Amino acid sequence: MPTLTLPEDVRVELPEGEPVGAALPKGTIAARVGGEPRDLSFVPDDDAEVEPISPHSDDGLYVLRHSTAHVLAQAVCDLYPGARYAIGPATSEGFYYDFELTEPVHASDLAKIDRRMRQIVKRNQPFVREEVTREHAIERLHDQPFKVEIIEGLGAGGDAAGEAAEGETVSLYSNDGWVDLCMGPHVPHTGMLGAFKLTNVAGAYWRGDEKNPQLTRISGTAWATQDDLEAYLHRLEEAERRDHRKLGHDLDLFSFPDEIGSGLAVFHPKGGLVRRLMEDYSRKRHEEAGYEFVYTPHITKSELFEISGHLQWFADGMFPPMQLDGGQDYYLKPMNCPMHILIFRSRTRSYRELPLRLFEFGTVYRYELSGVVHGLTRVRGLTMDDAHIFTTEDQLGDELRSVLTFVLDLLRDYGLDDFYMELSTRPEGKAVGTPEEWDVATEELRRAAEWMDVPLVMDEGGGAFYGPKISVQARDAIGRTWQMSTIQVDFQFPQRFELEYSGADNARHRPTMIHRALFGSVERFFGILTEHYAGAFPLWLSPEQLRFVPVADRHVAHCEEVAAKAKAAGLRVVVDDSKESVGKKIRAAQLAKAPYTLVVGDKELESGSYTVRDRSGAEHLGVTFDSLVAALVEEASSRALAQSNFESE
RNA sequence: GCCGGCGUGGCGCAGUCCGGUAGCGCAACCGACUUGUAAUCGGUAGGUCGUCGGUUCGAAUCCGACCGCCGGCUCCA
Repeated sequence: MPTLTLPEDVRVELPEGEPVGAALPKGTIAARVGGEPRDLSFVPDDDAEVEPISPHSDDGLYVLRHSTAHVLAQAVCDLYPGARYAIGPATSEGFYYDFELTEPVHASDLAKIDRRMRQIVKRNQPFVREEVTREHAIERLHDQPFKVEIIEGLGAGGDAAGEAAEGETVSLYSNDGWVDLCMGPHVPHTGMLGAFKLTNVAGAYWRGDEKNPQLTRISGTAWATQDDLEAYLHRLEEAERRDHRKLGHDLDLFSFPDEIGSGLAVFHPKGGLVRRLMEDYSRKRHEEAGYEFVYTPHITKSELFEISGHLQWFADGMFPPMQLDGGQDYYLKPMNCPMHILIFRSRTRSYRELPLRLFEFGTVYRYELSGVVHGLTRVRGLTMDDAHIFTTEDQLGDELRSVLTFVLDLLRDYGLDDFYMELSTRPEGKAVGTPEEWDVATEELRRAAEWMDVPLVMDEGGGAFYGPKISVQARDAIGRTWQMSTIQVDFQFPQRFELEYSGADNARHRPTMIHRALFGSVERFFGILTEHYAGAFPLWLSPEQLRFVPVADRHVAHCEEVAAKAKAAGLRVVVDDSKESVGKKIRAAQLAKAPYTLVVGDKELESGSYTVRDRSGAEHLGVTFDSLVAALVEEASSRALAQSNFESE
């Protein structure tokens, strides 16, 4: 009789042949037995440590979602005879299953599939596990070529799921006769599912390779409870409400005229103002941090990118060349680095000049595939807040630490404060330079990163072709992470461009380069901040800071008078002199996300004090104009995220 | 680039399946009202229905190509 050890050292005797589920609390959907995830129907043949898996845990959600994926596939097979099913994993928010179908499925068909799934759930079909030989599994799934391919792959290399080596068995799961190859575990029966929703149908390549046939991916989300599901759907709505593409239009910030082309943004006056404020503050900070500002052209002869290697590695990602001057090819630049390098190389450099930090808001053009262009976050014309730092070998470590500190400080000033870092290493088969150089560069980056008080995760093989990088990931107001800044160490370009400086020893040395960008792309950063703030920019970035709403025409003059004073104090003010009702003007101010609104009528003219309405709709009574202006000036200059507290009389 | 969906005045939508020369709300403009913290009332103007081509007596509607957008996949120096 095996003895099970449950958490907190609870010991349970399990009668011979009984499944682990018999010993576990109600509501458990699977278990870890000796660390291995198992079905509740698993029968241990020996003593084991057993950990129940609750649907609320990460493990449990995985089981739930994966089981829901099976039900999805079963429903699709019922409704679309001849459907072939490929893979159907759980994801961080739900699940999907990829199919090859004889007829297209549309989003409008999801309701029908959903209904079928719920019928299956209602029937409480048990998930039955069988261990079978590979040959038997292939026989059972002979009309499912994707499954057969997976099984054969398992036998050959065992690399896919890592379970079955030569001669070993694989596991099948079936419910109501519908069979799938699967490692499990699953919930005991379909009746334990239900808090799910199909969300999307899209194309996806078999095994993620664009050379393979494209399958139909049906995806959905699933949660432990209906409340969790609704909370998730609510988060999606919140993300939609914050979508910078919608806010960009509603707040009149930017647009993408069709006539200009896909992925090429124009910034309107209000968006232009926000962008300029972002850039101006960045310039100021860079200036203080010892960066020198340069300007470089947008086009160049091909030679430059032949030397850099970009044409060899990224020609597909560049706009095709213009042919000029008797066959000379000119390219729009996809990167600024080679141009900054030429500035370094324009004369003999001394070690006394290093570190030399060259900064530019450099606009570059990249031919992104039409299907990936997305709002401001993935564009074809973008402006990098790009700098290249030339250092001696000795200076590299210090400089990296100071760059990282600078980067995080500055991001915090823009309102992002929840970070982690990722260290991306050498991309196999797509890298230049010796492994030794890569090791040195990677090690320098790692040491600098570990010196920071921010979590670090590895991204093996994610580096650029010329060097490893640290990227700073930031979480926004609703918990999504965005890759922000990148910092790369590069020994390659200095060699390719034969960069040198004269050392204290009067000999020539090769500098090391650091490539770094904080925003990455100004456009993208703009989009991310717009979503982070849901369009309600903090006062210092807000295109409008104070709005006056005169009650009647006779109050307009007074509004303009005090507005002029606020303006003189450096505030951005708007007087709404439209001939609308007060209610309508308040509403307009609210929709424009005006940070502060003053309604000015007879009362204010008489008393000289005001009621300040903030974006939340809260009203602050009895504020004098001078204290209001002082508070707003203070709030704007501190880049505070919190709103001003007004002193009342 | 690939799969699927979509494209009607500035915006949100109806009309498309079952061809017969465009309609609603908001916004804009004009007028009346002179208003107290999220929409006052009335009127006016604005669209060759993404573009080009085809079918038809006739195309927003059917077919094709292209452009653009949306959701994924792949990619992201």
